[in-house]
Amino acid sequence: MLDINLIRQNPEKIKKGMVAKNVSSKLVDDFLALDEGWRKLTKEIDDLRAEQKKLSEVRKIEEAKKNKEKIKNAEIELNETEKRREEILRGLPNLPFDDAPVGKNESGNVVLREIGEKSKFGFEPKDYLEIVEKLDLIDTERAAKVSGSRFGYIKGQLVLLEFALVKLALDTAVKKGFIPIIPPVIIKEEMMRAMGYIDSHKDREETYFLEKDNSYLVATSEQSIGPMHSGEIFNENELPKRYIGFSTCFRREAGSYGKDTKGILRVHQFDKAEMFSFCEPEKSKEEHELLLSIEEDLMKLLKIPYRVLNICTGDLGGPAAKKYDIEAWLPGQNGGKGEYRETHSTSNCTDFQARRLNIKYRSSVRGQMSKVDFVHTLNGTAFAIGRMLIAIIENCQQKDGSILMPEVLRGYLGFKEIR
RNA sequence: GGAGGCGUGGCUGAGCGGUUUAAAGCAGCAUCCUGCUAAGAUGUUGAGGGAGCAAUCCUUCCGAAGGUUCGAAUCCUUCCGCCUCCGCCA
Repeated sequence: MLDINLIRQNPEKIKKGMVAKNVSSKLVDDFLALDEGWRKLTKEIDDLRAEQKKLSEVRKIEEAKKNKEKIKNAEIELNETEKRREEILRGLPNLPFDDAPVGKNESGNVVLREIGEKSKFGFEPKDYLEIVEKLDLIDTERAAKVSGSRFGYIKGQLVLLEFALVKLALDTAVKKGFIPIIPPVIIKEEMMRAMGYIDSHKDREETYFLEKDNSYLVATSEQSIGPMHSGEIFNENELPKRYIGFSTCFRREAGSYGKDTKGILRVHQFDKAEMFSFCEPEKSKEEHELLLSIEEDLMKLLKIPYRVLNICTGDLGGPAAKKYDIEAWLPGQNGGKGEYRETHSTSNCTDFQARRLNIKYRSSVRGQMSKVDFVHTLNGTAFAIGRMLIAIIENCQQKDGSILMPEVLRGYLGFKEIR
């Protein structure tokens, strides 16, 4: 949710941001008109209520009865206005930062750097699907029989690889002060809404909804970790509050028919280690860079080539002011020519989520009044397991069809190759 | 799933239809006192919205949303959360 005062004070700036995010600037005008009406009505009702109190104190019951009717009518009008005002406000996405490149869609994303040397295989690298089939590591056929398309059984040593990756992510983040956490994967509608993920019907179709419980399955643990501290006020010295969560993620992938239909690149269910930070507003840019640097460190530890993208305004999504994606190099894709595919993403959501979740912090400057303000929230992938498995399989494949495990994982694994 | 109980400020806790603009205590902060510390004294300490150049004023908030009433923390309805006992269960 955007800051109402900011919209009032600087509508042109907001409009510019909305347009960059592919949202009509007319909504801002609509909001301002409704807001003005709302303020008028609020004043009216405040005065009527003050009157009502006075009448009530001196037991002027008849007059109070009449006054009560006036209040009721005004309240009906206020509620109407408030509802429409809220609706528009909730629909407005977060403002992008100035250093998010302006662009309509993913073609506007900017490559910041490419890191790591793409392996020279000395043979034509295979698609991971071909490799896992020979080694019997993933079974999507039986998963389709049991669960439908876009599911998979992960088997054998690949399972151990998953847990090794999780352990590496946890250890790395814990060293930086992140608190490990396993969050609930079912969350209430209001929390999903507050995180900025179900504003439109389209969004709702992307998520699994449990009708009986009026709850959602999380698409990322961010949705469950963010609301943890809703309604709370942090002390300054508790920030930054950093979590590294591990959970299964559920996505309906309703809008991606026909895309990546084979294998486990795009599935309804996968596990993910996810970082989440609550921090002071002035420090969120720095925090964002920290999250990105941890993501990059993890990729470097595994020695997987990747590139970093600065996501453009049109591709940011609602809550983010700025977003970096990491795309891992997958040498077996594209018929052995290789391609980059997204494995990580980190967003600075500034106070957009905190505002709806009502998460604040108190800074106590000595001798001065303590200030209470919204925190900033950020999230970043540590490892999205399915896609990391793919990245490791394709980058570490050997001529004989075996997979040589990254050195950093061998201590966790107890073996050095899958064959 | 069955039965009962409970949600009040940073915390503890009174209030259960009208001086509650929420008592009291604790903790916090500021100042004073003191050689230092402790103790003590005094004052102060929430959030949202609106009006005003401002001092300030009005209003909302006692788990949430509705309702009853001239008047609700207090009564009613629904929901959410927590606790106790029973049942079931990894």
